[in-house]
Amino acid sequence: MPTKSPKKETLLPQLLEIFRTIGYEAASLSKISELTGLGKASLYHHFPKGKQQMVEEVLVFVENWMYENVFFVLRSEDKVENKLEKMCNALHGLYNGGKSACLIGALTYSEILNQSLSKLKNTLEIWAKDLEAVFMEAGKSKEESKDLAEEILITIQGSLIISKAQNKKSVFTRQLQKIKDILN
Amino acid sequence: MPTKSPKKETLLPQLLEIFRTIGYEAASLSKISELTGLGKASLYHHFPKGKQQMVEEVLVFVENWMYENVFFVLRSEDKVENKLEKMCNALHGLYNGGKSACLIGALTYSEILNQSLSKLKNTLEIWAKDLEAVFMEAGKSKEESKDLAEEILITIQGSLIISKAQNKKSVFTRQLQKIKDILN
DNA sequence: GTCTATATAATGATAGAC
DNA sequence: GTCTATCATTATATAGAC
Repeated sequence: MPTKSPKKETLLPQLLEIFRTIGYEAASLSKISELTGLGKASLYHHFPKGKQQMVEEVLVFVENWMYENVFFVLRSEDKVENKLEKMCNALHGLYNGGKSACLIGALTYSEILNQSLSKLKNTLEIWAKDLEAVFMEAGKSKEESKDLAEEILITIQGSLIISKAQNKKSVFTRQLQKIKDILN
Repeated sequence: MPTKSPKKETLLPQLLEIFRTIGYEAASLSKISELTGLGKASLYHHFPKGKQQMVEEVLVFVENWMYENVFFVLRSEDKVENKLEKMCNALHGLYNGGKSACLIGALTYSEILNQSLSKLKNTLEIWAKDLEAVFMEAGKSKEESKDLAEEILITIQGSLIISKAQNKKSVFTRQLQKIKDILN
């Protein structure tokens, strides 16, 4: 893995916050410039291909975050009861306890989707597979494991939307708690 | 209720389809013009305040649809076991069996949200209340009814997103079936 | 009610100085 | 690596003919 510039290390989380809050199209370069404190030309220095490159690198950033904080945990040698709890705690941080939206959701309702769809699909599928493995490790059947995994992804995405639409963070945190309790 | 012009009757479903597919900001007037077959000036004739008015009228259109096809059913004198099934069948139509997205989701990840948030929140709350009443009618406790209602909204929103992101309509239809089965 | 033509502002993007 | 200045393009929106 190539060493990233220190600037990008701070830039990518900022861009993630922008894209998942107002979406891809509404995030104009002027707005990005204003919110990051960097001039447009500076942004193009870091991302020569413009917005498209920004969102693609943010997707990689999120993908890496998922590997380090979710997939790593789900694949660890930890006790199976702890895995879901640790995943939920990580997600609580990623989504600011339900305050921040999910990039997947933000991009799903966007034109950019077609171009980045394969990476998105891939991350979701890995997540589903890893969750499925956890449930099988816990003694569930293959079918039930697959089902539970899918339901968890649905619940996370759905509760983030309802949470945001109703402006109630508790909707998200309550669902996280339910996920933690599945194996207890 | 004032009589709508016949033109708008065909225009609003088209606009709904556009907004929920590519989102609010990506739906430029040129694109709307192209997809509806109407010139920009004609669009401004029907919606003098432009895109903002379009999305607001689409929201009313969807709200009315929900009253006629979902809230009406949930409040009817029908047998309680049939209500969820009829709701799911209606939603299957609204979302083209998982192919089409949800306007709520599309607008939640958009800048326009702040202005239309109250109407959106309101519709979601009515939906939740009506569902809650159905479950209480079926003999569930107040607490469990509230919980089930919230879970249904979450599942619908979440499965639509996962369905679209993974390009698998079956994800949505499977969740609809589960909702139908709750009271069986 | 629809159109063509146009005004005006904002967009993504680049050149070149520092 | 950042900036100011600027470009072509596209955006929203309007005027006025039919």
